[in-house]
Amino acid sequence: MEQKPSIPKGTRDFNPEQVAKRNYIFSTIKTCFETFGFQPIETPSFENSETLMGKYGEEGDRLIFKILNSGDFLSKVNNQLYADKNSNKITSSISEKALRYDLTVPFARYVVQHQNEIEFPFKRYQMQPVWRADRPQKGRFREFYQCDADVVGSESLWQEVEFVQLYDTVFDALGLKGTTIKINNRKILSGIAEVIGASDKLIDFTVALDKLDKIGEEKVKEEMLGKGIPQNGIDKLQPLFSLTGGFDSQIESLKQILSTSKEGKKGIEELQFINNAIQSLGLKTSTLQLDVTLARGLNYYTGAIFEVSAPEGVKMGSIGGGGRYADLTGIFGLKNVSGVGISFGLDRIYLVLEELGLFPETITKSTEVLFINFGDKEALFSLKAIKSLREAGVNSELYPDRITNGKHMKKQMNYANKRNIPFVVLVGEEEMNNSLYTLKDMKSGEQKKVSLDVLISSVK
RNA sequence: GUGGUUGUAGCUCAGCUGGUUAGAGCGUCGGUUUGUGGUACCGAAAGUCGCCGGUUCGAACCCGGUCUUCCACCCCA
Repeated sequence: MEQKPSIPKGTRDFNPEQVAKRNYIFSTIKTCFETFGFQPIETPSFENSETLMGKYGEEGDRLIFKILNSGDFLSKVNNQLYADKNSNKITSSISEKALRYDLTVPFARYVVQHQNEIEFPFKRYQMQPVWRADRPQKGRFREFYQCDADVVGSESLWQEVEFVQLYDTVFDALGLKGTTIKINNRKILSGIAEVIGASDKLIDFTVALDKLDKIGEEKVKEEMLGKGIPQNGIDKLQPLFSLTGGFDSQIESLKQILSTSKEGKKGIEELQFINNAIQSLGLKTSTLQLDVTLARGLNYYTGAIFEVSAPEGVKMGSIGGGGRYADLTGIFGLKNVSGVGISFGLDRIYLVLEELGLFPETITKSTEVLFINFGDKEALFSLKAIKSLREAGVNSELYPDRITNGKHMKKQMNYANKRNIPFVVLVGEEEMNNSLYTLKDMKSGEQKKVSLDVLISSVK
């Protein structure tokens, strides 16, 4: 029975051109990572569930792809749980593995597990797919690649400074100008929550604040009130809503708001340190912007928080994110190892580069010379020439099927044409007898009979 | 998880209020051109109308379900 093939929701096939373009992004990022001193590691596509569960908040747990146990998985399920039909509780007994949700948590696991082999501070990068059981939409897939660079084992703020530079370097190398690197600090958010008497509602508070540019001041206040944040606290936020201007003037306003919060003041100090360094070092094409409403990845970040948005005019969610996590390895039993890292969203960067027409033309080139196949004798003769061409570093191939009854020449020429192969070589009986090759330039249509040496030098 | 949206030939899409053999362009294949591609002309093949069920004398069209696409919310790369 024939059935129409399909792939799961939120996944994609990539054709040769798309793969070439993706590889271009991969290799650009990889080169930048390595110039900054990062080394690659890889981790499995799936982890033990307990490694991942509970690290990304309640929402995150829901979006983790769980892998069903093999064998008779129902036999282990507690009868009571089964009768209750409680999906959450049953999940842990029928699924012990899950697809990785990001690269940061598996990395933390890796660090703890290999702590004795690692030389700290450890700078690693990782470019692998991650999976989320999300509903697809623009720039959002269920399988996508992240490119992460992290440093663990150092509390130095110079790392944050370097990561800002790394973002700038990568986007510059990709020709993507005008990205905004937004920065905030978890300590500032905690400080504000403390000042307004909502320390226990930090997450509700930041989630609401994060929506400021989307739903506006009034709606944000409504949401905060609805979450049980006291009115007099919200009133204290007033200077926050009117926070405008450059980095320095925003810092001044924050100093006023956070004058009574020790943690908040620490956050301000850190931001200032990073900003001062960046101002002094300069950025190529990106802009560093303080955004107090930035509240992403709250689950394990403790210091700086980064998010990168595409150049103005491109409608796309963030194309990168990251931050400082003081104790991510602590949950796996290794205390006092601070980490900081950033991530690039490959698939979204692809969409942005495509939309702005920033992919270089040269990256899709494949075969340079195609030999027409006139028959077995000619093919063997051609393959000798092809061998020399390949040794000279020229991508060459022989058309596999031979011309029969003098037909199919057209088909072979057409093949070269469709694949944008710039040169075609014809070797028939006449050429073989004279050890010559008819070289045709597909662009100009011109052709000439040449020796092997001339052939190689003409196409090189 | 919530709300909306989409699905007809390989691709992009027509198909009027349900009514014979479901169309076009592009592409594919063949020919004009048995050692020459891109252009032109001629011709051909190709569709379980996403899937399952229902209403009807009759369904691509109406109804229900399901999968898929895209979008917004939630959240996030």
